[in-house]
Amino acid sequence: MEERDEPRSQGVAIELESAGRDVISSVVLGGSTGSSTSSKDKGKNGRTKKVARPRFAFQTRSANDILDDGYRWRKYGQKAVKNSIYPSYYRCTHHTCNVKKQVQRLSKDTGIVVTTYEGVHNHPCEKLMETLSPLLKQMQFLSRF
DNA sequence: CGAGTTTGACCTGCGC
DNA sequence: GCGCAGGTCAAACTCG
Repeated sequence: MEERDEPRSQGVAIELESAGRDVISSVVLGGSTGSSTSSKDKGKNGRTKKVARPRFAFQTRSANDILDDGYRWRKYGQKAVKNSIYPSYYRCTHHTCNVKKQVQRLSKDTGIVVTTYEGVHNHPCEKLMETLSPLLKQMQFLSRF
């Protein structure tokens, strides 16, 4: 997987429409802010590639860990870390998409889920398109007038 | 039968 | 240099 020029969205505050679930706060972590772009490349079989990708995290209050953002996620790991929380690691199931996300609960408040996205999707969200296409058609129809 | 989850092992970075 | 902690892989398992 080669790294393409991704739109760097560092320093941009993300505002989410809290449709159904309430987003408490959203934080953008400067993933590609120079420091992490240090060429500490591994010579070992291309694993753990240090690729500068935008990272952003936000907290949501939700009963389920996986917030349905329209993309399909496949879990690839869960590891016990300190603070006695068990963050889960997810990947986008699209072949061309190497977006990762880390989901962890707050040890203080287990009702709050911290979701950290790493990378941006380079493919359209199928569920979103599914939802939007009739709307788009309607808009195109209306725009004729 | 295929897609997704679980889980333990393995690898790497970093602090001491 | 060593040990620990975090992150990833991959085989086995489960569910639709």
